Amino acid sequence: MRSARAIREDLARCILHLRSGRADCRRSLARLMRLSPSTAGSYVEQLLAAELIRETQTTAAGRGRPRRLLRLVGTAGWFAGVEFHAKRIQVVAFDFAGQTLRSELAQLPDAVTTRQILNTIVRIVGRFQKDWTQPLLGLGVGAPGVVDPEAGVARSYAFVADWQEVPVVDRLQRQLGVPVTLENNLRATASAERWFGAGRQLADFVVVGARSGFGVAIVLGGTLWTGSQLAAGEVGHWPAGTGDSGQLHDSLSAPAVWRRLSGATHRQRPPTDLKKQLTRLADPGSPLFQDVVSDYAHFLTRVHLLLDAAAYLLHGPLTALGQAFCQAVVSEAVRLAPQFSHRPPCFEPTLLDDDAGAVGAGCHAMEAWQPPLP
Amino acid sequence: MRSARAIREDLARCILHLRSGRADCRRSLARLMRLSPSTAGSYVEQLLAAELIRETQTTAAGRGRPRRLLRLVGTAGWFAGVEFHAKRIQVVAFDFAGQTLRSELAQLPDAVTTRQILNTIVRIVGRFQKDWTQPLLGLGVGAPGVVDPEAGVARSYAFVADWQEVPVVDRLQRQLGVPVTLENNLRATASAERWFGAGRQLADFVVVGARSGFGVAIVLGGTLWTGSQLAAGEVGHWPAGTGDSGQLHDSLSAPAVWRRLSGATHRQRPPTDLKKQLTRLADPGSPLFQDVVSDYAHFLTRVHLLLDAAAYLLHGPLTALGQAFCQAVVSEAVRLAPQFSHRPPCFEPTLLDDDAGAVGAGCHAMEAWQPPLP
DNA sequence: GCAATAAAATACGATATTGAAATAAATCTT
DNA sequence: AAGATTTATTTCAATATCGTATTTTATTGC
Repeated sequence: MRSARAIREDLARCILHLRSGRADCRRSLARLMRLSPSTAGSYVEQLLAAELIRETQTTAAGRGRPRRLLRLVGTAGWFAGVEFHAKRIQVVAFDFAGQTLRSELAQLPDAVTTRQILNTIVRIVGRFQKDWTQPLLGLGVGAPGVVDPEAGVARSYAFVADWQEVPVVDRLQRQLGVPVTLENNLRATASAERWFGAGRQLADFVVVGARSGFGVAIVLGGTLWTGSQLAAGEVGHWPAGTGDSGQLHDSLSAPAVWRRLSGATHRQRPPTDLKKQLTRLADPGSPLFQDVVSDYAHFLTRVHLLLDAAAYLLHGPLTALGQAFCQAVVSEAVRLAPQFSHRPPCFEPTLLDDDAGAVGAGCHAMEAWQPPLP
Repeated sequence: MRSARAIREDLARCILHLRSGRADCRRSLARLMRLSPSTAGSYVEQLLAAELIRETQTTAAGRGRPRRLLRLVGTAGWFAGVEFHAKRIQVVAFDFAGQTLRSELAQLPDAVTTRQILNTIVRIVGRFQKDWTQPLLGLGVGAPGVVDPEAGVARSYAFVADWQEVPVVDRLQRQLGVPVTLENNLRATASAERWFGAGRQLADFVVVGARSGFGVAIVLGGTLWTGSQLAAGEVGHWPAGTGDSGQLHDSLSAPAVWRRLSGATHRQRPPTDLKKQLTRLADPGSPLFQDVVSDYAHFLTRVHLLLDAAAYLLHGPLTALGQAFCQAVVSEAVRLAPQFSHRPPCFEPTLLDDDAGAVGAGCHAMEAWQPPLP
């Protein structure tokens, strides 16, 4: 006999492999999970009986017996993902098969409190719940600042006054009655890339998040690296030069880049349509633009020499600067480290939307899901 | 039934857990490997029957029934580890229980060839083999330069002319008749730390290797990170400042630090007793020393902000500068990134000897070992 | 149209692992 | 000192997974 827990975990892994598309029939499932064909068959049978998957047509590709393709049943339920920062909150919903159902953006009031944030999450997700008959299978939260995913506690976030040691998972689990997962919002974004973006093909990549701050999220060998003190990727505090001349936050974050390109002073607030403004300001010829490129290249060079990841994916308003910006950065990086010329680092703007953080948070709920006990 | 392969892997894992000391009886083995007590018992029985482990006294510690302590049988065989660079070759041997048996250092001739290196390995290991009746269970090689562990091929190394695409594993396996593993030498050092050094308690740490070059090896979540192109940790090529002013190799490698502290010119060769010379030159008060500390602090700050590893272990001649150097670097890092003050990064000289690379290479052979089929 | 080939799925006996309960061997309590 | 408590190990029937062989279902070649 084998433990019911272990079998349940295996069934959940089957679902994840099928959802990712890496497996699509009994045989590929067996190969991927190192199971015998018979076991894979028996698992599929159980999942079919539970109506979590369905057999679609048998597609003949090549010679032998065609595969009996397996697909997740979208209507088996749905997952919710939430991401927020001090100003706004983003909620998304996608079904069991990974199809997006809905995406909603809500503004938060000035001087928002922890209580208000959690209540808003409950309210919006609750509204979604009312609109569907299918069950909510899990909620993922992507919170800014320092986050302890294992404990389910958000440790701190500077821009919401009382956001300290918030037991997000406990609280929301109790109110919504579904499993809740918690991650840092940038790391959640990395999970979105892994499931729905460029990360589908990549075992290791780095998300470069240039928003109001500057940070990265690291995925190595398919697993998200959070750091031994939950502080991995805090590169915004890197010293900018060799001296004590400031941090990368001050030169590479989205507002900072806007200021540098537009010539605005430190007092001026970045505009609300930052992306549009940046598109306008993108001029590969200008020395201001070249300066930004150079700083990004220094950063990319260092990170790539250290980690040697397969890709670096730019997120945030700076994606508006387009591929031209990323290519310029790569060229400059190759100049800084000539050994890259053989195979230049892959640095590209993300193909995901602005709700990537919320989607990624939902992905964590999806990864944590397990089939109901029989 | 379960596959014979899977069982063999499980038995090998049992051995690894017992050798590491993380498990020392049937029950702790079961807990660590997520097995039922009965299965752990049956595995132990098999290993006892194969005379790979032995039951020592039953030590009562605390309340209940005392554990029946299990120990590896040292005489079951031994592992060899080799590490080399252009000038010298280091060979170590340790027994099945992890006890060092022998360590040998041999100089290589000027303009050494690939052929000579491989022959020297075979000769020394062959000599070891003659001296013992116990069987050689595996050989691990730590090679400099770019190394492909999976393929068992060393790709390139600048300081041995014909060291290009060398099928090290194939070649040595054929000549010695035992399983051979291959890794980069600095990454091998990290494995030595994991098994015999500070890494025993740490799931993630970084080895900072300051020798003739400057590089790091990264262990995250207990696994060595080699990079998507086998080039992780090549931080010696980091630009030193914001401009195009040289690389870290030129300022942080052991010869470079010696030059900076001694005032020697670039033409002067570093002395052979570099360690002794550095000990003499270590003067925390001098501005030259402070300069080096500052450069190391900038490096440590950046890496720690990015990776948030639990420890950074200094290897190479610079360990002669002692704890004082490391503490000075940490202080300066805290000044650069004040948020570290809460919990400063742990940056310390290694406690391992100079043969750490060879030991680590042997560790890879040890990790790859599997019990003989019954 | 019919054998040959190839790949996927299924059937079935063999067995390794499991959970639950029993047993063992120590300390702690009263 | 006897029983309660605690932890480790062993026993044993139940069964989930495995390997091998077989069956199914397509394409390909002649």
